[in-house]
Amino acid sequence: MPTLMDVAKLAGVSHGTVSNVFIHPERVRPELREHVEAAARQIGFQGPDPKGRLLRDGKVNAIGVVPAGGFGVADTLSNPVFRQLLLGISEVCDDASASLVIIPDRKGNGGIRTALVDGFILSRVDQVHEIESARLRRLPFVVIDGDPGPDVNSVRADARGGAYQAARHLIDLGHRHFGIISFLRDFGPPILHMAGKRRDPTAAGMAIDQDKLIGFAEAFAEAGIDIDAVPMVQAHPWEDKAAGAMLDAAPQATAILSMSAMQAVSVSREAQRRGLSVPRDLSVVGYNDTPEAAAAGLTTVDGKGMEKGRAAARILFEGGAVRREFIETQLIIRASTASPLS
Amino acid sequence: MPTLMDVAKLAGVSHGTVSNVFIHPERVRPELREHVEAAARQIGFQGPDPKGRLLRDGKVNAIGVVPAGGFGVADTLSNPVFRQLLLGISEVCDDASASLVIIPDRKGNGGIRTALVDGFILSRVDQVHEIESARLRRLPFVVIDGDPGPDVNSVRADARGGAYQAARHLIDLGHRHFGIISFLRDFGPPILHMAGKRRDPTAAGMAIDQDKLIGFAEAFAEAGIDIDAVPMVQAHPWEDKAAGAMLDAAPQATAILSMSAMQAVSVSREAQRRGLSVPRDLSVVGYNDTPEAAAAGLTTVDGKGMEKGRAAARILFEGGAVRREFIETQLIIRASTASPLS
DNA sequence: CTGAAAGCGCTTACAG
DNA sequence: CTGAAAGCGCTTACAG
Repeated sequence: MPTLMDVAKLAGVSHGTVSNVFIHPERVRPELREHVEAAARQIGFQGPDPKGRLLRDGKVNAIGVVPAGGFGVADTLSNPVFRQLLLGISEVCDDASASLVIIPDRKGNGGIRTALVDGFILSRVDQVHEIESARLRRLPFVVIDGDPGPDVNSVRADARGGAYQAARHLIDLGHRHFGIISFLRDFGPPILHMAGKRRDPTAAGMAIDQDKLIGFAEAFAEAGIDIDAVPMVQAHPWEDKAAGAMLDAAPQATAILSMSAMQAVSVSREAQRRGLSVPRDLSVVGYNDTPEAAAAGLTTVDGKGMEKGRAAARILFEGGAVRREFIETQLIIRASTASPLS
Repeated sequence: MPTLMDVAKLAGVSHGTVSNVFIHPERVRPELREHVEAAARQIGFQGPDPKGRLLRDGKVNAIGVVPAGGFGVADTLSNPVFRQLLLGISEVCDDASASLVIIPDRKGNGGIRTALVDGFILSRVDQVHEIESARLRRLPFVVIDGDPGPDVNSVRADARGGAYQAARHLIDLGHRHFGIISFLRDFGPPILHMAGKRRDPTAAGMAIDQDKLIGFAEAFAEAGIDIDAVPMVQAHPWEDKAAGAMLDAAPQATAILSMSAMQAVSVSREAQRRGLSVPRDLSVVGYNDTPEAAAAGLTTVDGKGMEKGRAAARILFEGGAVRREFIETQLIIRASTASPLS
């Protein structure tokens, strides 16, 4: 590959002048410029190599997104919730004409350590691992759905408030018998949390899920219901046995609260398969508004994935002091909830 | 930010030795290594900066995807067909532990010119613009759904064959009266191509769409039908007036062939809105198998988007001589096609 | 096992 | 308007 220097030699000028021809053409006398351009054409030099420029200028013009722990790039793109996040991030990238880099960082392969970006967005981080790696790079980074403290940029949605609205909505409709599907953040069989036992916070999932449980509990408490008396199934969103387990565990429930949209849709389908009508016999509320949820007519909480993505990206592009953003969520009422048959 | 050199000074060794401590620790005597590591810790040096390494080694460990002309990153992620492509690409990235960069290159903002990647994938390119830019970078690149000649890597799916299968399927079911929804690759109102007029190839869309039209025409010819006698509406996949226009333009059609999945789903919905039953009164076939198409029970052609993405990414990672891959497509028969009421 | 040096390709003050 | 030089941070043969 020809370089600036090759062109300079051929044209009989210094390589600084060649650089100017490409970057600040107005600083070079027209004849000389044309002479240099001709030389460049002759040896097929097509303009400065960004690799050289990078080292000099330090700016990549790209931001990196690191999938949740253990996830690859493909997992990330096929997950509807994550896609919302990416969509928000990419809007801001478009505005800035910057590239979006999806960085796999599995098993310490060093994705974060070596990626060429101007900053990172870490999503749904439940371990310190990625945060540590990002800190080591000494690049700005933003943590989504977590708050690792006052010295770290973070963007969170009000999961507690969204969950409260969801449970409150059902209570206002007259429901008193519930089932909860909480979040299992690793693959594995569903875990049944029977009614009446004191539960560890991790029975909900990670921090954001624990917030949801608190929201449910607040609304329940207002109606005199002890959340520990509500049967709960903890399951990965893709787990297809969870819906059945939930219905089995809470046979007299008239409403199911799910911490994911996927499981909410599954539970609707399973209920219908069992001859129950949704919402006449069973109301279902999910969390996060995905296209699938909308298509299924699911009442669900808009977890503001796009907004979280946008906010995180803007923090990176705008720079400045540490920011910790908190985004309100909103219940979207569709066709999967109604008053219980009295 | 501390550098290798700072550590070297503090530790009283050459910076080459510091580099070795981080990259080839086994080459450095343990005591010295620990001494250097202590110095690094002391001034907060966290390991070699990838920017420096890049210039030295030239390898980014990332491949770039350039959206179709005029599209941004966000458009790209929200398009289901493009997402299939990305999914295939990202699988290969995961295997290689490489990052995936989505590069906006609108209006010559230089995305392609400056992106830090080891190669490019250009998707659905109908103009020479992006190809020219990629060529200028002198990096390997692959063109998807186009074949710019023997000196360029390319991956295409057999759109002609897929379209042929689609039309043949309908003919075998007994259909003789059709309507076609072709592709408008720019935003704009649907264009009605009346029956009987000689049509320009661009009435189908870009090259891949023209291939589809040829496939339709071949199957039609076998049944003695002149494709120019079939009413055709050319529309952008997101255009919501196209379905109605199609049904108006071909009132006696018993089957609609669409070059996109989106319009096929729209036409099914519009038909049902008008009191027609799909597939009893109207059969509909789409092109490309998206989640939406599957959810709608649409008979459609699997355009092998994932496979195209995988193949393109593999070409970049494997390097070597120019490759031009051609992938077979396959009709997926679902619930939107049946024999016409005789 | 360790150090000195060359070189990756570029940009930008600075001096003339 | 143009050139010579410094420097961005690193890695790797090479010599000792």
